[in-house]
Parts: sequence; structure tokens; C-alpha cells
Amino acid sequence: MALTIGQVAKQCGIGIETLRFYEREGLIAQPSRPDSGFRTYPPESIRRVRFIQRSKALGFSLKEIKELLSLRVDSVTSCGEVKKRAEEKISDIEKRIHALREMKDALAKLTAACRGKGPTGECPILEALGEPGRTPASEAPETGRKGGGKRWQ
Amino acid sequence: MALTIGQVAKQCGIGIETLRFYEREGLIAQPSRPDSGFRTYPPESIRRVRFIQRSKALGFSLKEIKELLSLRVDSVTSCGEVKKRAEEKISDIEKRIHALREMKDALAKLTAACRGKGPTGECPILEALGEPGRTPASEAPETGRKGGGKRWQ
DNA sequence: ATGCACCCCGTACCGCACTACGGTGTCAAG
DNA sequence: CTTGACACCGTAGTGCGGTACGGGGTGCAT
Repeated sequence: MALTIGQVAKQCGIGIETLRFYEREGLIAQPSRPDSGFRTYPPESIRRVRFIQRSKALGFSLKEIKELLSLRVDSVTSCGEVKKRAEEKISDIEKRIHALREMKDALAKLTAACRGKGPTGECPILEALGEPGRTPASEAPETGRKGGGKRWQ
Repeated sequence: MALTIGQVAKQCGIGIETLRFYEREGLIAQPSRPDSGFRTYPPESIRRVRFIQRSKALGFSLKEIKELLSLRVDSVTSCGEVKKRAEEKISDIEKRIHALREMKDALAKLTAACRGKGPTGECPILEALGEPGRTPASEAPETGRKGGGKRWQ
């Protein structure tokens, strides 16, 4: 019934090292270690790891997942706290979506303006990004460093 | 006319260290260094830094920005290449938006199912994440480590 | 000439989430 | 009893995008 770390790892599609990492980070409990010191996991551990994986997939960081797990442990806390976290995460995700959409719109405008032909010097995309063709600086070969002298020391 | 690193930094709202970092990473050219070894930037550098900042804001990584900049330098390349990168970035951003939307929908479904009252043991959110209330493992006090013996060595 | 702001450098560090390494110990099968 | 798979440990390295530190040297104004 009890599982080795390798079995848990395999069942969760995760590396052994990752499991040890989660343990170090306090995301999963210290498993019992009879006799030889080998970790021995109860089958429930699989669920806990899956909890972590699903939460990750929902955009929670390990830090946040740890908090979520700690809510469960001190069961004085009501379910409302959990709901609050989830709602915060939703608005966080909405912000990220919004930012991405703005990026996308800006980029779309640029690509629409660009014929896609001709030299880079006339590219409206590059122009909009701020570089009006080559810059003197970009040609200046190493004036310091490699070239010549031992200035500085 | 020529600028010190501090002036460039201030004008771009960026740290001096960051500027040196960009230089090390090949994102900005080695500035000239007359006499004392102090970096001396032409005013155009400001534009180059802004290019980087805007590109970052559009979701390009420093690595990608470097590529974008190199396209400009070897001006054999046509503007079409730039357009291609921008379009790839757009679809990349779209993918990210899509993934975030899925996260959001999943979370929204969970919060909708949750009354927000009662103990964590009955929380539909936690349940959906995979943990049906407390787990034995989460109570198990350190069975190894700190507690007792010198197994292993 | 003295003070002080500014700049130089290399190196190390941050947070995140792992991943790898290497030397050693344990278990189960043959 | 040997062999091979598996597990143990601490430490270090990865990639990203910076940020900080400390022990100096310069430039300019007073």
C-alpha cells in the first residue's frame, strides 16, 4: 500500500528530485521513514501532489499553493478564505489577459502597417520601436575593452 | 552632447547596472570610452534603450530583442523577417491569452460552486483541486529528520 | 586642494521552479 | 552472494532579468 518516492513520482508524472524539492519547500509533508530511511508515502500523497499540479496549472505559484494548503490544515479557517484566494487569482489572471491583449493590439497595428518588403531601414515596425535604421553606436567597434589599452588598472 | 551612463539611465528610467547588464548581454553596443574609461553615449543610445523597453513591453524576451536588433544590423535582411517575428509573437501572445482564459474559466466555475461558508473540509474548490479534506500525511509529524536517530551515516 | 557626486570593475546575489551530480547505502531477484 | 535498480544526501547549476556590493578611480566646483 505504501509507495516509494519513485512510484509517487511516476504516478504523478514528475521527477523524484521535484518531489524532494516540494518536501524541502514544505509543500508536502515529511513522509514516514521506517527502518532504512527510505521515504514511504501513503496513497493519499498522490492526491496532494495532484493538488499541487492542478493548482500550478491554474496559475498559482508554489508560494500560493503552500498558502492554500495551509488553509486546509488549520481547519478553523472557513472555506470563504479559499474562495477569496480563488477570486483574487481570477482578477489577477484578468489583468494578465488585459496586458497581453494590449501587447497584441499594438503588435497587430505594427504588422498591419508593414508591407513586409524592402530594407529594414524603412520598416515601420522597427521605426515604431524607436530605431530609425542603423545607429552610429551600433557600428562603433569596441572602443574600449578588447582593442587596445590597459586603462583601468 | 555625449551622455554619461547615469544620464542615459535617468532618461530611460532604468538603473545604471541594468544598462551595464544590457551591454554585457550584447543588447547595446560598447560605447566609446575616451580618456578616463567612462562610458560616453551618443544621444541615439537613448532610442536604442527605448527600443528595448518597448519591445519588452510588447512581450519580447531579451533574447528575442537581441535578434530583432541583429536583423537591423545586417541590413541585407528585408523587413519581411521583422514582420514575421512580430506575427509569430502575436500568435504566441494569443496562445498565452487562451491558456489564461482557460485557467480563469476553471477557477470561475469553482468559485461559483462555492458558497464561501463552512469549514474547509467541505469546500468545493479544495475538493476539485484534489484534496478531500485533511490528509493523514499532513498531520504526520516529522518521522525522520529532526526527531530521532542518526540513520544515514 | 578638497569634497563629493559620479563612474569603474568583477562578483555575488535575488526569486522562481526545478534539474543534475556524485558518492554511498539498501533491497529484492537470481 | 552478487548484481542491478532504486533510494539517500547535500550542493551546485540552469535560465531569466536584473539588483547589490565593495573597493577603488575621476571630474568638477568651490
